[in-house]
Amino acid sequence: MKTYERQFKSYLKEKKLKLTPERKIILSAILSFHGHFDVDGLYEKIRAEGKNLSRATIYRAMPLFIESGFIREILNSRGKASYEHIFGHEHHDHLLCIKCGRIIEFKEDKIEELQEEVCKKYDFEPVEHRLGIRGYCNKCRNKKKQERQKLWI
Amino acid sequence: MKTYERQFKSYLKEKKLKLTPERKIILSAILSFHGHFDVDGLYEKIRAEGKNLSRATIYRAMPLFIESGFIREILNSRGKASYEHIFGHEHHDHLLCIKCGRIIEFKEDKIEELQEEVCKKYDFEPVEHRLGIRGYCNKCRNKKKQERQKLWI
DNA sequence: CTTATTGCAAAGCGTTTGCAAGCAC
DNA sequence: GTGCTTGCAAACGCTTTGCAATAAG
Repeated sequence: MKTYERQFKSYLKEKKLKLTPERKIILSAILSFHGHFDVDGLYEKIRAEGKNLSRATIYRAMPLFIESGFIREILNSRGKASYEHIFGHEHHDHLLCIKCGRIIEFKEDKIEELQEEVCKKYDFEPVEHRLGIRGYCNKCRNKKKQERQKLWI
Repeated sequence: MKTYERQFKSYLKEKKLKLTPERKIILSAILSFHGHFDVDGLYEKIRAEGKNLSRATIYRAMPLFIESGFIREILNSRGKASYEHIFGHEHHDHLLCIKCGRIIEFKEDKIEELQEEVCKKYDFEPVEHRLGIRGYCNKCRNKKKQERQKLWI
C-alpha cells in the first residue's frame, strides 16, 4: 500500500469510516492532477480510465480529502468548487494571470513575518491565510484586453 | 442629485445604459449596508421600505455596481455571492474570526511594498490583490471548538 | 421613436439528499 | 451482522434567461 493511501486509511479509521474501492479510485485521480481540478474533472478522468463512479460518490468524498489534508478548496467567487492538492506541497501564495490563467507560486518569508506582527497587534490567533495577486504575467502584459479568470487561490 | 448617484449616472451614460428608478433604489440599498451583504439582503431591505423589485432586476444590476466601482464580490468558497461596498473605502486586508465571524480590517504598508517586490521579481504586473487571515479573535480564543465561517474576503 | 429594462416564470447548473441495495470491517 | 457507502433520481438553492410589456433618453 502506498504511503498516501496509508495516511488516508488512518484518517478514515480514526473517524470510523471505510476505505472503499471508490475512495481509492478518487484518491488516485486526485493525485494524478498537477494543478487545480474540480469534481467534473475527477469524474471525467476516472471515466477515461474505464472506471465509472457516480458523481454523488465523488461529491461525498471531497470533504474527506479536505479534512484529511490532501486537498484544499480554491476560492471561486461563486458557482463551482475547485481544489488543489496540498499533500507534499509547502505553503505558498499565488500570482494569477488574469489573461492566460497561469498561476505562479511564491513564498516570501518577510510577508509571512509581517502577517504575524499584524496578528499580534490585533491580538488575533491565525489559523491559515491566503494571499493572491491578480494581474498580468510577462507574456500577457502586451495583450491585455479583457479579464478572463474569476478564480482566486 | 447626490454625488454617488452622479458617479453612477456617468458610468451608465458612458455605457449607454439607463438610470431607472429601480437602479436608484438598489444603489441606495447598497449604500445603506455597512458590512457585507448579498442579493437576498438587498431584496429584503428594499421590500422592507415598501418598494418591491424583482430579484431578477437586482441580479441584473449587480454587475453594473461592480464595474462602476461601488462594490466588489467577496470570496465565498461556493454557493451564494456576497459583496462589500468599496465606494469611499480605502484598500485594506482582512482578519476573519472563524468562530464569531468578526471581520477586522487592517492595512500594512510594508506588506504592500513586499508584494510589489515579489511582482517585480516575477516580472508580473499586479492589478489587485487580496490577503485574508483566518483565525480566532481575542474574544474567541478560549471558546474554540468548530469552525463556522466559510467566507473569505 | 429607438433601445434598454422590467417582471414573471421557467430553465440552468453545480451540489446535496432520501432511499433501497450493497459492501467493508 | 452492523453500519457505513453506493448509485440513482429527485430535490435544492442561487442565478440566469426568454419573452412580452414598459419606459428612459
